[in-house]
Amino acid sequence: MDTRDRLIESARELLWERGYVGTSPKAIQAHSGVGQGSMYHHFTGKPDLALAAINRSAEELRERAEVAFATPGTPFERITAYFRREREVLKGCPIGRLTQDPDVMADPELRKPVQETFTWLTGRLADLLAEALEDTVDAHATAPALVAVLQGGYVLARAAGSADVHTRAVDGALGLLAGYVAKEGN
Amino acid sequence: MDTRDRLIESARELLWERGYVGTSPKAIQAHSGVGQGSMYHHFTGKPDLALAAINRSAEELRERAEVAFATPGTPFERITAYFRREREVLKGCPIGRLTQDPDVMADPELRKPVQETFTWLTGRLADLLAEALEDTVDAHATAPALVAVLQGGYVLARAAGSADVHTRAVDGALGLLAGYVAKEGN
DNA sequence: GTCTATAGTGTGATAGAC
DNA sequence: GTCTATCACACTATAGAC
Repeated sequence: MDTRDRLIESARELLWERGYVGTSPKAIQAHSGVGQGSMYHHFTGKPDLALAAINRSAEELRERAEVAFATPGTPFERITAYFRREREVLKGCPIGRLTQDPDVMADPELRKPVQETFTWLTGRLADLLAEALEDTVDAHATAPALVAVLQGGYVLARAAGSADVHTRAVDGALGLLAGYVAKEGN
Repeated sequence: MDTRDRLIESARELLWERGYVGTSPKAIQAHSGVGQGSMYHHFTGKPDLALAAINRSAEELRERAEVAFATPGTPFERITAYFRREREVLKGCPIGRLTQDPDVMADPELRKPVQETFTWLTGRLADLLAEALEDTVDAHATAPALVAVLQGGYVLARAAGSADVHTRAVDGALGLLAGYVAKEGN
């Protein structure tokens, strides 16, 4: 891993743990072992490095989601696979947490990957739900509800200090969904 | 409103907008019009003032929830009233957002009101759900799922820059719930 | 109770040597 | 590419006068 990469990975880690406002260039340097001058050689400043880090995290989220969605089975089984996938619940969502960062939301460049990630994920899920539910219920409203369960589950888990609530929330959501799943042909 | 109160109200506002890490004592002083010395007379420091602000916000959240829950009607109607209640969606949840603040979660005193608020809300909702659903589905898992929809809805709305997604997520969740509501005796 | 002064540390970046 | 030096400003307080 070269210097540039180490900076991005450290930024990703710290952004995840402490957010944009809570992460200083100095902290990134200390975490990565890269010096001041070196960092400013590779990136114009904190926002530039953060953008690279956010983009990489967004890409990773998408890839991991696609892996779960590619599980063999019915659409409902593929949705379930995604929701039950392993997660670092207590650390929260590396993209979702940025939503609470005033400086990220205020900067269109930093905000864009966050916005696009959720638009993509919600759309992807809506398609699967449309297949799974076959008009028993509105996929266009159900998709954001499900994504919200995941994101809100992180909030509850962090508040409680335990991953259990996230699991329960997912169980609850899938439990509700189950009753609407088209019984045949999937 | 006296000086102490003005400080608490300003801290509440800024904590809501910028979080704990992103809010400086100086900013609170500027926002409230209270001087440096005055602030440190009334509070021992930033954590002390933040605690007062968080406690007040937590109390307010509870009171507002109880107002909605007290709506006349069936348990499902009371739950619906709570979920459809007016919200400053794009500002997010003043308590839920603290969950992403590393310094809040690291301080047991600051964290406690956050934890208790969600424990209370989830429990309250579980009781109403148990009445509304009458064992058609597990209220113990459904309650955190619903709270998560609310919290996650804020995340989606902020990411999208529009309150619509929050509304859709709530619609989706209530739509799923509707099919399980006990049809008589409520 | 409120004010001003002061202080030590951190932030985010620039400059220029190597 | 990487290093050290330096900078102007912000952060979070403390001290002591009024």
